[in-house]
Amino acid sequence: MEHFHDHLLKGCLYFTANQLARSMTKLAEDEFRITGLSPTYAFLMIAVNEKQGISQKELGEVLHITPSTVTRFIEKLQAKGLVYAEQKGRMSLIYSTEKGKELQPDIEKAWLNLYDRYSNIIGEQTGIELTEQLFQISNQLEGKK
Amino acid sequence: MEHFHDHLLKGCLYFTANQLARSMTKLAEDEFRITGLSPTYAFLMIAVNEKQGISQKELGEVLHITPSTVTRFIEKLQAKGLVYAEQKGRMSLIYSTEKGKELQPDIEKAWLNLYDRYSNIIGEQTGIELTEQLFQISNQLEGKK
DNA sequence: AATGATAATTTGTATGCACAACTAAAAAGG
DNA sequence: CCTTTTTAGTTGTGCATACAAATTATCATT
Repeated sequence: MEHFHDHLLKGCLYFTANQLARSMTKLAEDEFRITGLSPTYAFLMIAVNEKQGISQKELGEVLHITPSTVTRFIEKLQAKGLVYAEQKGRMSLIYSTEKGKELQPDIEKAWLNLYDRYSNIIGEQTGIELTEQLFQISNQLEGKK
Repeated sequence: MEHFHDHLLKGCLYFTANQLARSMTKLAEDEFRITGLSPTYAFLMIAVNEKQGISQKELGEVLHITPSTVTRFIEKLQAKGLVYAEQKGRMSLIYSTEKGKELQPDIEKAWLNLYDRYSNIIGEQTGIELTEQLFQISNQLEGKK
């Protein structure tokens, strides 16, 4: 027998979106463990490794996190000796250290492992399409085009 | 020009799933504000209102949150006078108070408003299908079925 | 009944974010 | 140039959640 709350939950995009995010986060944390970083930090490293001197604002835009979160993340990565900042006027430009650069292959490896892992479960094509769709939909929800 | 990190992010289900969850959470928090609760608490109330004396374990299963989180949520709802617990052996059975029951219509209203809001943006049919798909996929990812 | 295993909950602690208020720097307008 | 506005970043704080370890209660076996 199915209850009201089952309908309500299964039928609620807020709920299912969060559920998916939590399962994916678990997988991702698991795979990124080899890098010593949690996934979002790893993505941040990728962005910095690719664009030395990237501003925090840009980082926030790329990763879709708020400025304050960027500040906090950079602090931690700095403490781990993976990045450093150079003040340029009111901007803070972020560069990766040697140690940070050396991490890149591991990060890419972890990313691939994660990709394979969920692709194996849900099917690669499904994964690709879903990813694309979620990207678009969350942009729509945020009023971007 | 598109960078490596753009590909990587747009092409990563971990990333897009979290992004979607964050946008949806923002909408949901906004709509559920009228209830004085944040969305997950509101869902918890729904579950308790429907099944008086539900166990915490069951609540966790329904809402897909861990036991410790259930404990914490119940504490807060208790502090607000919306639920109370009765110890039955090693279980803690949860009931809603009068005040908790009175909240139900507001919660349902909020839920409907949320539904309408995202349906308007992404299309009702899209929303329904996506919700269903996310539900299935996160279950797959968690190895259920 | 005593003993060990299992199950439900709690507690301590930590993490990933967000928002609001603040500071400092730069740009714009007179 | 000086004042106002805008922009980039920081800080304080708070919330939703998780995990691991501890607790308590039941169950199963001897």
